[in-house]
Amino acid sequence: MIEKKKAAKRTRRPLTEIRQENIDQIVKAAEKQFADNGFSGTTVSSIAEAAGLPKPNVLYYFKSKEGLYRAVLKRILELWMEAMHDLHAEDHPREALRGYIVRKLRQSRDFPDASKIFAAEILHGAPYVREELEGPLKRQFDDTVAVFRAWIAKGWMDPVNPEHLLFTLWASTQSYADFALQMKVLLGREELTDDDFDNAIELLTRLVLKGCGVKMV
Amino acid sequence: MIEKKKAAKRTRRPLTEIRQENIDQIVKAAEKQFADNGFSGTTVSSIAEAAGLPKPNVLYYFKSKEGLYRAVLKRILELWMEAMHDLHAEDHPREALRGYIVRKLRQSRDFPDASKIFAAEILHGAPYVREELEGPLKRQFDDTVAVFRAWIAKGWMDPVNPEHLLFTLWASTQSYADFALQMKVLLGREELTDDDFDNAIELLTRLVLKGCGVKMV
DNA sequence: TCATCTTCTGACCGTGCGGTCAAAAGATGG
DNA sequence: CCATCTTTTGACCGCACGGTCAGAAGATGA
Repeated sequence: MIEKKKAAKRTRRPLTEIRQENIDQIVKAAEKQFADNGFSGTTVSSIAEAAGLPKPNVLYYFKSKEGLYRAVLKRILELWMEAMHDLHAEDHPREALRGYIVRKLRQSRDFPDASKIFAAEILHGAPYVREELEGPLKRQFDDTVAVFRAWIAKGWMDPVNPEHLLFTLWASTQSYADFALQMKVLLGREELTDDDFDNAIELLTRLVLKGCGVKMV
Repeated sequence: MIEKKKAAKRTRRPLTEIRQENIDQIVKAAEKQFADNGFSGTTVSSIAEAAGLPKPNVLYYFKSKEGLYRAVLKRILELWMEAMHDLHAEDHPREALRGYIVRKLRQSRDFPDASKIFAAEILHGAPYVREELEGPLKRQFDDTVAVFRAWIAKGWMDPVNPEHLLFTLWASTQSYADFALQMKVLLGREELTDDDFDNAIELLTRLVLKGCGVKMV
């Protein structure tokens, strides 16, 4: 890894490329470190080491540890809200809800660090994302709740509490990232398998669709 | 608060009582601090201050910050496993599952700090509770899964995946502690109300019972 | 009352942290 | 090639943290 870096440095590279690559490396390393050790438990040195750079170089691109954390959080929030799109009142909940569960679970599997950082942030009082919660995320939330209400009005699902339904969807899907370690230990696995995720999809869609009185066909 | 402590010190009190009270104060303060700021984000001084004692006094009762954290974790794990009792194969899932959901939600409401500390611990790789996960908790887990299997065998519920059902129960109930802040913001509340918890009970029991094909009567 | 416990506390210490700086090394554009 | 950018780096700083210690204060039991 170090050799690769050294080699890369020997060849002439344009500044823009260097900058982009370094920033990417740093953010990637930071995401891992923050997910594993939390904000306070992470040191700038450890991020620098994981990124293959000296510490002052990291501080050169991001003025402070907090600045770097905020940058990481921003990326995560965008990712987080993406999955909530594509729930529309015109679609039938039978396919829409299943699709939502699949996407959310895939996110938990593919980007567990993002989920963990977000969870820890909320857990500890959301000191850095309060505004985003109250602004964009609340709008997304209200919109999605409205879609559920529309489905209920159309008789496509039973009159369940839409807010808590969404909370439950989030909690049960995100836990496959946040609590993956616990699941692995209790299932006696080294890693969660594709089968585990398929089982999760099946169980969750079943609970939600049957539980909300949506015909499963 | 300080005045109260001073006054208490003036009156003669037996050592055993002093010891017990101080330890209780410290553990209580530590639980709050660890839940709010995580292990690394918590300082011994802040715990001491919250407990109304000088820092060395805290270290006098608990040799180290880690020792104090372990003591707090131990209490939490016991609490955590308590709620899993009282699921028996002879009981009908209709009442048993509802009772379980109610207990778990009550725990999230009454002891949110415990839940948060546990969640953060798992999130960050369970460095201090790995053994407990692999030992006592896994046994509890296997027993509970066996109860679900027994219910399925008796035809009292559909053949759903019992492991993932339990994961979902945990995730959705615990999130009312771990993500309470997010819920408050999105619901536009200052605090979660009794009604909110009633709605959660209703929705969760509905999803689980209907979803698993248990007659709700 | 007195000897001997336990509890309490101010002062202190070493370490590791986030962050700075100045100067070297490299890239750029004419 | 050269003047002027940006990037890289070792050395350094102040500070807050976890933890120690010696001795004061208080409790105990005979």
